[in-house]
Amino acid sequence: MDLKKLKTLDFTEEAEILKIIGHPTRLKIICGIIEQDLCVSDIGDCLDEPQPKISQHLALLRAKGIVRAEREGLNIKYKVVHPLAIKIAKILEKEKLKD
Amino acid sequence: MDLKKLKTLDFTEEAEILKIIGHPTRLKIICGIIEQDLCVSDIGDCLDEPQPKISQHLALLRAKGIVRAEREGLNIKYKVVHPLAIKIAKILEKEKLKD
DNA sequence: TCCGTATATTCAAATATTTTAATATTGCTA
DNA sequence: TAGCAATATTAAAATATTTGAATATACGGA
Repeated sequence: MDLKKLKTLDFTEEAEILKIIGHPTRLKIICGIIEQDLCVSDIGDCLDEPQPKISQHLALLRAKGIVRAEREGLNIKYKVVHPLAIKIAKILEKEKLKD
Repeated sequence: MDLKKLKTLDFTEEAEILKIIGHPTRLKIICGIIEQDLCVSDIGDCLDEPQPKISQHLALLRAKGIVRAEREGLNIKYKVVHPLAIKIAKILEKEKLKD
C-alpha cells in the first residue's frame, strides 16, 4: 500500500480490539469459547481465577462488542461475535494445536 | 478444543504481542511497513507525529521482536518480522483496501 | 574534523489498566 | 416467598502505559 493511501486510513478501532484481546486472561477466554459457548463458571474453572475477575473481563469484552451473552437457564453462556477477534482466535488455536 | 486441553495452554506471549500491536500509532506503523520497508522519517510523515514518539514506538516493537531495524545509508529502515504480527497486518490491510 | 541530518534515549507527569475485596443482583426451586 | 446458585457491579489501591519535552548519539559529506 502506498504512503498516500496509508495516510488516509485510520486504525483506531482495530487497535482497540487488539488491545482488549491482548490480555492473557481475556485471550484465553476468547480462544476457549471460539468453538463452544461456555458459561462463566466453566471459564473460571478453566482459568483458575476468581469469578468476579472473569465477569469483569467478560464485561469489558461485551462492552466492546467482542462477545455476546446469552442466558441459558441458570447459566449465562458467552460466544465470540467480533469478526476480527474470531479470525485471530482461530489463528491462535491452530498454532496451539500444532504442538 | 476441549476444556482440559485449553486448561494446559498458555497464551501469555501471544497476548503480549497483541497488546503491543493494539495501539493506533503502532498498528499503523506495522500496516505501513508490511509491504515495503520504511525509514523513521517516512513513518513520521505518514502519521503526523513527532519523530521521538515514532522512535519510542519503534523501540518497543523492536524490544518485543515485532520489527527489525536495518541501516541503509543515512536512514534506518524498519520491517515487520513477527509471524503473528505479519498475519494480522495482512488481514487488516485487506479489510481496509475493500472500502 | 566539523556540521547537518536522521534517529534514539531519558525521565517525569498524566492517564489508563489491573487486581482485590466486598457486595449486589438475578432467576430458579423448594 | 425464602434461600441458593450463578453472575455482575463497585470502588480503591497497585501497577503499567502513554505522552511530552529535552537531550543525546550516529553517520555521511564538506
